[in-house]
Amino acid sequence: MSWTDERVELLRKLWLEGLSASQIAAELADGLTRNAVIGKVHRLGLSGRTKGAATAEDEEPVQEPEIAQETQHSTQKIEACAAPVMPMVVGNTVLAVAIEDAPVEAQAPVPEPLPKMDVVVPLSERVTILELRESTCRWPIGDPTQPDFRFCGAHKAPGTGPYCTYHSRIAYQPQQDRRRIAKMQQKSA
DNA sequence: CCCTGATTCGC
DNA sequence: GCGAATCAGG
Repeated sequence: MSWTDERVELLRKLWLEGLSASQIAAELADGLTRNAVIGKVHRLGLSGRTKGAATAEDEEPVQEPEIAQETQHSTQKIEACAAPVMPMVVGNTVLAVAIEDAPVEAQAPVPEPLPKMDVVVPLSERVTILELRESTCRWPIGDPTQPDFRFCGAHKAPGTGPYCTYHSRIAYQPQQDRRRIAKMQQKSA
């Protein structure tokens, strides 16, 4: 795809909002890289982005109160979690299956040493969509419409696509693994 | 090592 | 015009 007016407009907006090039690249999707974004930003003459640079002389010495900043953050996170999640579900059969499974896996409160087979990702290790990195597992955990929706977040192993070793294994053998998980749950129940 | 934007240059 | 590769830096 190329730089349509729409995409350029979105790029301009997000850039001026202060999103990083890689964040914008992810937002525009389509395999766009941050390099592409940065290149475009330069060609558009948008580089050198600074807060209120236009009226640079009288800078804003007053910092936003911390509380206000936190509120802002929360709002951003909620929006970010709600919106971009759906395409992942629609565009990928594996993900759709995963989301069906995720709530079941997530509710298993396994406190003891996990068998490697278990798909329980500790709450503290899970990440929001904003915390996803190129190198982290994108396996969804929970209900995408809920605020506590998270991704696995584990470090990706080489050759596992968007997922970590364990999740990619399941992703590539969904039928087999779902049966196996069902058995394990029967046993433990 | 993670990340950031800036720059170059072949396409 | 585009963006991968590279650079310089936090």
